[in-house]
Amino acid sequence: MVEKQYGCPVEVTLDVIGGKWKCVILWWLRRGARRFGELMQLMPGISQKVLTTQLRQLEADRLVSRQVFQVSPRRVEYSLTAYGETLRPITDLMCEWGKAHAPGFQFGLKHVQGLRILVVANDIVSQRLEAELGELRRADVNATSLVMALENLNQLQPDIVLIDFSLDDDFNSLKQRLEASAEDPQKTIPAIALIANNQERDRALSQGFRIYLMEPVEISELIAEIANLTGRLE
Amino acid sequence: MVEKQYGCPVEVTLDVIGGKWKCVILWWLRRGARRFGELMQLMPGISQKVLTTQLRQLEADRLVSRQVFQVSPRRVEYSLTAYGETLRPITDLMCEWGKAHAPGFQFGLKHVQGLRILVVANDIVSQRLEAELGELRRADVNATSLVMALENLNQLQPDIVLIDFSLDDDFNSLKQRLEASAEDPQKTIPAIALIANNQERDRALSQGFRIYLMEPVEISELIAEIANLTGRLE
DNA sequence: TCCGTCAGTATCCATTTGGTAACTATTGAA
DNA sequence: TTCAATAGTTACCAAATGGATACTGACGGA
Repeated sequence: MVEKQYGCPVEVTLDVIGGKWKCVILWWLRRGARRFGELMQLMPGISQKVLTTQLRQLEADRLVSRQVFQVSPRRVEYSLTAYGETLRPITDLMCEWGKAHAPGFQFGLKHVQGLRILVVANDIVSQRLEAELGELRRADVNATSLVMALENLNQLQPDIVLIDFSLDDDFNSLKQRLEASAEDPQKTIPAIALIANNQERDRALSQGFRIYLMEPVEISELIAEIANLTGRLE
Repeated sequence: MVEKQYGCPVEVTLDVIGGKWKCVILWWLRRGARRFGELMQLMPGISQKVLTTQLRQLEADRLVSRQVFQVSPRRVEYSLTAYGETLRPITDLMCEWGKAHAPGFQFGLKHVQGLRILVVANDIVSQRLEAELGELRRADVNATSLVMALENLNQLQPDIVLIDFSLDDDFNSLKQRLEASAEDPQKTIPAIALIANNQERDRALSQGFRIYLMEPVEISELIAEIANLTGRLE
């Protein structure tokens, strides 16, 4: 067994994160564990097979750990190991560079411009989202309470809904209305739950929300999720 | 023409540095221009064709510029553009990570351990090289003057020679002795010129030294060059 | 018992990428 | 005129990677 030799230190790193999707996976895992299906949604263009093999390689290199939950249906979560965390400065820098040099002067502009976004959140969160999505990136942001959201849903016709679970309303009824909004179940209005901790995450999951982001949300992550969910990438 | 869409900012960066060798090329260009043939030597394993295509892509992305010198034989130099420089933090971090996590506790140990290295340099440079290569990485370092080097060359039988051009000796005689040392011209004892400015570089080139490093040398770069030149990578 | 969901495997084929080796273009010197 | 050196290009083949589709296996609910 020959030990692999490298021509320079960069090759050592590349050996581990050189795959086409590996840095992207590490980036999406940066803020906490993600399920297999979540990653599939977050990375449009990747196939099941490729995602599997990339995750297996990251696991073999001990950058990512895989945890199986014996619930029904079975859930598998991937997260960064402590070793994987040591690569965060690199993925963070790559994210920064990408945002700074994205074609189109502001990252996400073309993804969300003109999009109708309904926000059900507390004041602070609402204000931030209105600034980041509405003012900076020209989305049509509508921040409101759960009650008002339910009342005006039909006439607002949002493309996507963001729900802040620090409000402890029961969003079940809203979720059902979103699902009922389309004959075709594929065309349900998508919703993202904003959660601050595991308890809120469990509430979101139990109310049928499968997509969530940890607060405080990082804006590029939010934009990427919105773009993926509304199909602005295809 | 459809504009390319990205799932997250990292993909933007990957689009530009994602190739198998691109980060390595950027790393080798970090400290100044390099000729095509130099890059070939510095990156064992890469083929002419692949190096050409990678360089062409980097050029197309305006990270690298190509400059042709109409001398004989023709010389082509590649260097980072100002835009390419903006990626330096990333390649630097990748280099750091690689050094820190290289298999084998110290980067370069297996490349230079036991190697006979002859150093012709001023005291400061000699001391640094003895510390970095000799003490830390167990090479057999011999620092000496040009005169002594010429006198003892046969009995020292170095694997490689490092020559500091801040000394303004004429190293032509030494170079000739190194070339004469082998029947097979392929097996000439390799030499690296250490240069501090373009004037020293021209002197090195005119005395027949085609491999050089800018002072202050970065130790990982030096080790990589030594390893490549002495064939410790094959 | 059957169905649906999630997280995969398995298989086959297409595309992309990489490697080898030979050939080319330009220049100046012998 | 020929040769050597540098920096390529071209043609052809092999290997790696990616994509489509179908199938599996575990679990709980209807």
